[in-house]
Amino acid sequence: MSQINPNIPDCTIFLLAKAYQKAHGQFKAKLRPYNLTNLQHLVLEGLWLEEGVTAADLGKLLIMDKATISGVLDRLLDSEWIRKETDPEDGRVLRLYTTKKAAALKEELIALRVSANEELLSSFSHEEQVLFKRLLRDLA
Amino acid sequence: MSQINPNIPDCTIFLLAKAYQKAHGQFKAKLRPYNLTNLQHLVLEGLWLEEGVTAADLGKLLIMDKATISGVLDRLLDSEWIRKETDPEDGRVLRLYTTKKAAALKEELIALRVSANEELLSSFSHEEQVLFKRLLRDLA
DNA sequence: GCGTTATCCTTCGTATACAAACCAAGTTAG
DNA sequence: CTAACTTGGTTTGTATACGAAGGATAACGC
Repeated sequence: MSQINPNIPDCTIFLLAKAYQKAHGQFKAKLRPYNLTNLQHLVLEGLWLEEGVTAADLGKLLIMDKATISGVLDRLLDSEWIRKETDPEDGRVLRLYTTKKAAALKEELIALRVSANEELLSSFSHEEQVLFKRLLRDLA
Repeated sequence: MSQINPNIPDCTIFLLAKAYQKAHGQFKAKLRPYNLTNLQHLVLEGLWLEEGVTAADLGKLLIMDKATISGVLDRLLDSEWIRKETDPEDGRVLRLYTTKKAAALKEELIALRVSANEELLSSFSHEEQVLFKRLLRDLA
C-alpha cells in the first residue's frame, strides 16, 4: 500500500478511504481460499449472531443498503452458504439461515477475522488500538 | 447512518468500513451539485498539485488502481474537467491537465473538501482530531 | 371491503475497486 | 539487431455501493 504522499492535503476523508482500502484488501486476501468476499463473510457473521433474521434487519445490523444486500444474499445462496425462507406470517419477509457448509467453517472463519484485525493493528500499541476503535465508533 | 449495534463484534475492519462509508457519503452529497464524484474530485485535487502529471504517477499519488483511474479519467474527460495529452517523448505516457472549467471552480471545490472534513470531525475535540489523523496515517 | 399507505425486497443504472488479460511502446541483453 | 522483458494504459469480468423505480404483500381507515 506504500506510504501516503505528504503533498496530499491533510484530508481525513482521503486517509480514511486509504485505511479502509488497506484493511479491506488484507482481509480479502485471507478470504480468497474460501471463495468468500468481505461482505459475504460479514453477512455470515451477522447470521451466526442471529439465525432467522430478516433481510431488512440484517441490513440494519450491518449498515448495508438493501439494494446491496440483495445481491450479496443471492451469491451466498448460489454458493450454498445460506438458506432463504419466506416468513409464513408475512409473505414479504425473507428469513435467513446458514447452512451446514457454513457451520463446518464457522470457528475457522471467525478466527480468520480476529487475526485479520490483529494484523491490521499490529503496528499500534495496545492503548492506540483501544483509542483508535473508540474514535471510529464515535465517528459513526 | 445510525449507530453501530453493540452485538457486532469488536471488529476494526467493520468500524473502518462504516466510518469510510459515512465520510464518503457526506462528501458525495456535497459534490452532487457539481456532477462530480468523490474520486473525480480527488483526481482534480491531484492535478492541481501537479499539472501535467502522468496517469501512472497520479495513480501512485492517490493510491488508485490503474484500472480504476482509467475509468475516472474517461469520465472527467467527457465532462471536460481535464485534458489528456500523449507525451511526445514516450508514446505510452499520458499527461493530464485541468481545463478552464476546472480552474473556475478550483477555490470553491477545495473549500468544499475542507468543510466536508470539518463536518466529519466536528464531534471530536481538537486533540482527538489530530490523534485520529495520526493513527490513520500510521495505519497506511 | 376496498382503496390508500407503508413495508420488504428486487431490479436498474452509474460509479467505484481490482485481478487478469491484453496491446502498444520502450529498454535491454546477448 | 532481435528476442525477451518491462512499463503505461485499456478492457473485461466480478463484486460492492446506493439512488430510484417497481412489484408483491400487509395494514389501515372509513
